[in-house]
Amino acid sequence: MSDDRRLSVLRAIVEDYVSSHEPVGSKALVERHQLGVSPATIRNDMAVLEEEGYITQPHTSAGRIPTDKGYRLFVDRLAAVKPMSAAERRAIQTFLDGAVDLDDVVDRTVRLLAQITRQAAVVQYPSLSRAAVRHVELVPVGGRSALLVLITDTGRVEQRVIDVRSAVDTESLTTALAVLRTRLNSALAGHRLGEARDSLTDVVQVTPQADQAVVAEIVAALGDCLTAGLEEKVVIAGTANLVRSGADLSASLGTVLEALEEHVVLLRLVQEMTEDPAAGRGTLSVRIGAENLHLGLAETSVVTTGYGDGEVLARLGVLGPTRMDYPTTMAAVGAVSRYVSRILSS
Amino acid sequence: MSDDRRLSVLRAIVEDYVSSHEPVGSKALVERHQLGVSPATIRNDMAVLEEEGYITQPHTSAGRIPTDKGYRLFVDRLAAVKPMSAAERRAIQTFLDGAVDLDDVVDRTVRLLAQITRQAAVVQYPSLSRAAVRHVELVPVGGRSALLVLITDTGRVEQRVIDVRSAVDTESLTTALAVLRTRLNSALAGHRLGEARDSLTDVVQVTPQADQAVVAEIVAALGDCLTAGLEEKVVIAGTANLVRSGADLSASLGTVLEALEEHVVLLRLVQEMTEDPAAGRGTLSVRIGAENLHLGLAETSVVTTGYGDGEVLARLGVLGPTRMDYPTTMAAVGAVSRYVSRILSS
DNA sequence: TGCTGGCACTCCGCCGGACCGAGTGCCAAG
DNA sequence: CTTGGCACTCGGTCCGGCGGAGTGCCAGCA
Repeated sequence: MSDDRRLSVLRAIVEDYVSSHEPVGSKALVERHQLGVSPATIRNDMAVLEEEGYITQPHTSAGRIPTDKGYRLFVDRLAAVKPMSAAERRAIQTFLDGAVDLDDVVDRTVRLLAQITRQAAVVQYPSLSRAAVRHVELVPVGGRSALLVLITDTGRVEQRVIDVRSAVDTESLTTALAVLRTRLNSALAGHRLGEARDSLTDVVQVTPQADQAVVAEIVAALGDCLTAGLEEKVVIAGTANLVRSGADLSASLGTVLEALEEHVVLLRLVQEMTEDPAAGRGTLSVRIGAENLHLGLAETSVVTTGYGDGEVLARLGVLGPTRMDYPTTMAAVGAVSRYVSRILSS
Repeated sequence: MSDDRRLSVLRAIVEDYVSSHEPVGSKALVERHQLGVSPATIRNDMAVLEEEGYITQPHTSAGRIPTDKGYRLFVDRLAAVKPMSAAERRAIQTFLDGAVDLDDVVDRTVRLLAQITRQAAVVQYPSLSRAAVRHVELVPVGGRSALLVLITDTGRVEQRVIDVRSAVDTESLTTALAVLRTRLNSALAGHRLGEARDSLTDVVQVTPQADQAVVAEIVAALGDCLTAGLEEKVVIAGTANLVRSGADLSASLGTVLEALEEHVVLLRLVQEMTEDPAAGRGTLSVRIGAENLHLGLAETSVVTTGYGDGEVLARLGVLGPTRMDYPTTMAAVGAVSRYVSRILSS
């Protein structure tokens, strides 16, 4: 039996179904593809493919549509990467080059992804766990309050207002903060956020007894800030594309939108994909249909990849109906990821 | 002619249509409401109402549905405010009381609004134009770069990294920044952002010639930052509710989602509503259907009101199909606005 | 003058039947 | 293993008829 041809048939079915949104039959297949055999032969192949769970028919005597398993095989073994046109590459570049800061880069990226893939786009903010502390600033802001600002080398800034209860008055607090600022900076600068917490305890140790209460309070807040910094953030765009993408999702559209609004859900999803086998930089990770553990996303597929300056800082990708154009989508996600990474490196 | 009864009929039509989503006929009206007259009489009234443009029939020999004009009259003259139950009030309060900072307040508010109205919620960030500068901080962050942090008395923080090209070296920049910091703070603290720009020029004037270049650069960045601070921000939630809200919007759902994603559009809308007659604090402003100038929102209504600590800092509200339960929605928006304002005042 | 019951008319929505076409599965032959 | 042929299934669509909801109009009545 020609195993090769059966795979070709599967590929043809996926391609036709993706472009037509309609179950595809044996006759249509031989007409649109150079398979070199008759419809009857294709029918036999289709019967086997259905037996093995790669395709299914919505009802008797209808054409076949791919199952999640079928898409999976298609993505893993059959999809030819569809390179982007020069014009598209230029468009990506010029659009992203206009960005002025990190927020702007992320914002532009997510819009761009949504626009060129015509699907919903997701961009995770560069993770802070691998980012290093560049500077810590302590500013007295009247009364016994202080502003704590934490700057990372990825350009992200976390800030928090601390109400220092144990401070005696504004002047003493101001001087204490000044001392503490230099101390904290020398202790933390260059350290990664994940490790920085450990260095904090040392700072408290070497503090003279008198100031210990104040310092402890501030260090605690800084600890919180570091943890908060580790909290991931995502932005999304292009939800309207999900509506337009045909009636496929109409049933679950509500659930999908809910899932997208719950950033926690998205973050878990993205996190999981980071752990996919071979999901490093430059490698795309694809979740198809029910492979997404979240119930609301059982009819959607997610394509993501890592990006960052040199090492992977975070992930970006798109989300759409399982019936999506994988080759094009994957090419777009990959291309955008590369450009964003390049921008972040500079 | 009993003008009163005709208005009652309109009210009844709106109420029935909102709850049933189906055109309502004369017979159903007299059954469900104590109008004290026969269907035939109602029919005459309906004919007049249709003549005057308050209601319309989707097709001959169907019931009537309200037009935008009909809803407008209903909202302006017929809607009885539906007070919230004690349980609902408690729920609002406990949910909002858990917030820890401004971002959290806004986030919780928008989610809460979406949840209790079962529609899409919009919350504009407290406007900075009326906010006052509490503190300006300048931090050298290696090389010839500096971090500029602007803190307002509404608790919002803007920050920006400045690449000071005209600086000679790190040390001189550091000292220059220290001087400038105190100068800026005394010049700006307490001033409103809108006015603060004017004070900036003075600062440059009194600077010794040697540092003028550096100062000019930083002041320019600060100016940008003030302007950026004036840029409004909105957050939305509950878009999934739009899908569930029946098939009314299904046609324009895509356009609506697009409009919601374009924060610029939303901001313009909210801005316009601020200028509505009698749209002060405690006063609800309602835009019905085509009253929204944005084309994508022609089938939606928007209910907003101002909120803030004492004076109106920004607006919040919800967006849903024109066929929405105005009394309940308006009550919810009003209640949430009052609680948020109370929290911001403390 | 305004309300009411009656009546004819319109038109949407639903149901059932017939039909068409696409597609399948199977089989016998090449 | 492939192929053409053939019978079969079944969804989609196009009527035609029907029922019901609703309207507009009119004549009668308070």
